Amino acid sequence: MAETPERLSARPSWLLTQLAVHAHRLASEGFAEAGARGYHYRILAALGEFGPASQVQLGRRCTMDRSDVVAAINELSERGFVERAPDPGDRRRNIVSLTAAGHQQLRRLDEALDAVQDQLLGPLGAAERATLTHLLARLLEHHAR
Amino acid sequence: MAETPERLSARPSWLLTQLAVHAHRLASEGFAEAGARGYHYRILAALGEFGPASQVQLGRRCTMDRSDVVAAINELSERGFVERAPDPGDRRRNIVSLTAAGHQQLRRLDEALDAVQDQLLGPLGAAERATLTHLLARLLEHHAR
DNA sequence: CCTATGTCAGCGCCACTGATATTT
DNA sequence: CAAATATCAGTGACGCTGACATAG
Repeated sequence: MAETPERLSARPSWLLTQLAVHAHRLASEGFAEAGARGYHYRILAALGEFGPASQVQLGRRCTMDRSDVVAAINELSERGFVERAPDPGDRRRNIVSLTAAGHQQLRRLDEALDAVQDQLLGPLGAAERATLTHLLARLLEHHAR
Repeated sequence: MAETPERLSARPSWLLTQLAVHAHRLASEGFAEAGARGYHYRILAALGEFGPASQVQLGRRCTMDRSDVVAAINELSERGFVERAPDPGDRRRNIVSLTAAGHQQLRRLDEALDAVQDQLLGPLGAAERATLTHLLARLLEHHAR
């Protein structure tokens, strides 16, 4: 029935990527209702948590390439969720900040993600969820250097 | 330093997708040396494990869309790794099978993946790796219905 | 008639590269 | 001069949709 080759299904890397697909699909459904996608949420979350920032800073905080930050900011500012202002102290930089509508959008997307969490973790108990989260966090920290 | 917003970094879905990126990058490096990518490996692995199959079957086994199977098979057959023959019993179907070169390529990619495994699981001990794999497998099984 | 299979064209998202202009 | 920042154009991988012809 589930006839995935064992060469694949026994590998953590396979499990990881396949699960990431499900996670992405669940999140995308939530985001789509608000007309957003992952990149938008990352930017809004970083701005909401750390306040106004330059685009390079946002890229580092969101694990995004500079060029993708540009596009995401374009889209967010078109919809009035962020504002781009030149940095008077360093004219190479833009200072990106959340608008009121941006804060509201962030809250909406946060709720959408919360609603999805339970679906993603499905049958796992609280202790198992904590274990999984802890293991994943350790691995990610390791790979982020 | 690692200034990822907590809204993100505390979420299993974030950890999952970010780790999947690292897993994908590691695997891609291994595959690239053999001029292959993930889709090619999946097809070869399914053929190696279950023998010749139709393209729909391959799609189910590899979690791939039919149209993507078509493209992958095209590329694999151009390089002589698989052969496409009409099914005499059902002329809608093609029977796809591994060639000798295909078996060899599969072995190469398998070794590349094995070499990557340790890098991916990094600092985790054997017991932790087993726990992680088990939790991921349970989740994936749940989502695959 | 309806369904299954293979094929094709195209899209969206994410990650990345390379080049350029501007500023420091 | 070199380095950093923002921007733009383009590429590749993966997952998916819609349409079509052919065969069951």
